Amino acid sequence: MVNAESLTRAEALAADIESMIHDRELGPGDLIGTMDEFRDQSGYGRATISEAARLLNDRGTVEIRPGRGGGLFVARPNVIVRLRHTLLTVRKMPATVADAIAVREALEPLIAVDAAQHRTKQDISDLRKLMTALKRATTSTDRFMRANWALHERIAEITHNHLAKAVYLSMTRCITDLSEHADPDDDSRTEDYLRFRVEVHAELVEAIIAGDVARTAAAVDRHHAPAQI
Amino acid sequence: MVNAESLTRAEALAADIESMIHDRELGPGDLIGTMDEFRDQSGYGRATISEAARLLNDRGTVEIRPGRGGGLFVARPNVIVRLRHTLLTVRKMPATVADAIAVREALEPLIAVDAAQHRTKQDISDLRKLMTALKRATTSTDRFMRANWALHERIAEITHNHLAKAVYLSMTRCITDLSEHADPDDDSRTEDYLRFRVEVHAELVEAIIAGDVARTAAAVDRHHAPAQI
DNA sequence: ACACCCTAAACATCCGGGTGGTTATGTTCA
DNA sequence: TGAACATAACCACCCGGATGTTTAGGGTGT
Repeated sequence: MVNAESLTRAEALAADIESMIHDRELGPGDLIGTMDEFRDQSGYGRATISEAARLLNDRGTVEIRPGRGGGLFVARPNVIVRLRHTLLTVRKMPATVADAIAVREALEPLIAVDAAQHRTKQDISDLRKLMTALKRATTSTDRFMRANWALHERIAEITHNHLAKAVYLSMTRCITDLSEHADPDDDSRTEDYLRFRVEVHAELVEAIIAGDVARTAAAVDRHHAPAQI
Repeated sequence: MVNAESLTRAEALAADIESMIHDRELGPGDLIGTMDEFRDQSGYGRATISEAARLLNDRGTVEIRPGRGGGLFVARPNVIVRLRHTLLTVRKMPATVADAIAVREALEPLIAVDAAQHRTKQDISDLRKLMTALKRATTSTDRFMRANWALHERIAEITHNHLAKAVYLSMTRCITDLSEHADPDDDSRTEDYLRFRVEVHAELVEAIIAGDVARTAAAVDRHHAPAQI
């Protein structure tokens, strides 16, 4: 029982349970014990045991099953839960919008190519609608931006890579949320420029609809070359 | 007070507090109220209020400050916390290791190019050491893999994009954790193949050390072309 | 003025006692 | 036999009280 100082009882108990899993060489799906058992063994209160269980559940190491024969079981590993836990250790870092934009752009080819491979009839129909909306939105930078985000989000919805989708959508949400504050109408985006952006997106959407992977990749390249978004 | 059915009191209270923030048009850093105030207003117990506060804190919408003059404050948006929350909504999805590998590869160019731009003397020294270790590790697939992961993690340590680093490192951790189970010694990787991989990595590391962005990007391309890792 | 201590306000953690819901295992009756 | 019902073993959620810890602000002495 490791139990260092400056750890809450729940955290200590969680650590103990984790080492128990290791010591007893338990695999996914195996029963570790019931909460009442841990309560008797540790002498802690109900809430403390419950907190430890919650911690381990959040970490993705344990699965809690109610009902008779229930209890704490070793969870089968889940990539997303692990990612959540890992991000917890870096949440204090000062991430900027620029960082988010960089990550988003890095994921763009993956998202677009996946979309070209998996698009359904419904996807195609939706993309056409969003594309015509984008064409009509060249009157104002603000409208154009919103239509643009909507299009990109819809493209991201297509992919079967749920992990990539989650990260990508998080990035776009962050960027929109954080940049709507500082927006002193950058008038360098003329109507001509917006029309050019529309063409770039039109080609991207057509490539996705055609299901042409190489063409989609090329369109993404063109999409990124001149400016952001 | 929205308070739909099938919501716990803590969740309902959290929703109420969120709409309070919106209604009162509070900005980051503004005080929402103290837990005791919410306790008096809602009539709920301490644990319930505390749970609601924990929920909002996890979501990144609220910051909890102890001490006199403390209480619940509107948090300043943090990209990583948002990402955590978004991932919560997708945690049930059957994400696979393949998804994680795809995301990792998509981020690879960003990470490598950033490394080429920001590497310090210490970074260069470490990379050289890890590279010689990798050259010596061609005797066994297992040793090679570990040396390879160590090298890639060290490269990722260089970047100033904390967000990209966090996601990238999460991916590699997930991949290593999940693939160590199923590892029936793929002997298709001959020593010759490993030596080829070493060359690819050597070029990548040299490009980063040289600080040559174009060369680094090209090396990453070569790195991805033949197989994973 | 300035440094020091003291105190009140607020959260953090914990406890044990409830109530209710969920699930598997009987158990009974047609 | 088999389907409906009862029960026991679980967890989920809630409460209010108790005891720390942390923080800001005020007071006090040189």
